[in-house]
Amino acid sequence: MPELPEVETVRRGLSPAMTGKVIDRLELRRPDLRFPFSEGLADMAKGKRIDALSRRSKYLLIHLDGDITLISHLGMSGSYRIIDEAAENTPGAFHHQRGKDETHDHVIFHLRGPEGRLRVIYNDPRRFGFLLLAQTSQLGEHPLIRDLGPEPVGNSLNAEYLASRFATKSQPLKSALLDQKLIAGLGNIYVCEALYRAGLSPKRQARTIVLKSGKPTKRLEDLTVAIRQVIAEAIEAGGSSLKDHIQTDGSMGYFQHNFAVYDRENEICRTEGCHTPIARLVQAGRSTFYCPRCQK
DNA sequence: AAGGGAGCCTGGCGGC
DNA sequence: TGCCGCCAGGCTCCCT
Repeated sequence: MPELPEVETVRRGLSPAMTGKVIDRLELRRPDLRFPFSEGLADMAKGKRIDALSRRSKYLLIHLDGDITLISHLGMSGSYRIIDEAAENTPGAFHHQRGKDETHDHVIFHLRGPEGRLRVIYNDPRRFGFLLLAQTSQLGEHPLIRDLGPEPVGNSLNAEYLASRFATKSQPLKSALLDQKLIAGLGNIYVCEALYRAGLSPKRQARTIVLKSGKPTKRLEDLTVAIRQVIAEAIEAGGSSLKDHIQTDGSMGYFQHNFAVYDRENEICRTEGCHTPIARLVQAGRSTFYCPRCQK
């Protein structure tokens, strides 16, 4: 599920329910996910108040009092859902999350607030996600955070920055944009979509789009705009719902209906008058979808 | 030393 | 219907 827009959607869904609540108990239902849970994680979280939820790249950051931040990564298949314990036994309560496979409920936040109790449950069949303990005051130096590139929707992403980072790269654009050290938060879907919007071939070497006589080329500007827009639009749409992923409130993100190329192999290009079938190729072990006619 | 490929896991889907 | 191989939104490690 989760590239930046999906994680941001999760954050927005969880924040109102979790902020200000106290963690009665952090239940870890197995010893590890991708990594073993941090030593003392459950004990450290117990009794702490949740001050805020933020996000950096694809990391969901749960800030607790006492200089503690829980770093949550959703891997490929992680999701959160909220169970309001008061509403749980009420006739006519939502049942949209029943049928979710509880086998893979690995972490349960038991929370308490003025309005009652709730559980926030982390489910992750493939267990590529993880949950780690960090010091809030040291987050910027954390090995997972330290080397990340700029957020795609922030002011720090601009054509000059991209040009400087691309200058020495012989990598294809597709691979370069997946590098989290270059731009934080892009994944396979939105890289494919951004390259389509910018009219750039995923196979083109990154160093071929650099500054020309000190100024960004149109290609570079187009790519910058495409990345910013596709991410902003996806966040606005509540992310993309693939497989069985649902948001924390049970609703679906709908950006997947706006995919121009991703997962559309052999379907017709959406560019007006193009009619070319979308092609698929494998780069660095990942599927790339693109229009061979529109993307050069 | 940058870049490609395998590996980590489970589940769903298409093909036979 | 059943089994098998392939594929999946991420990321790290190892090898070249």
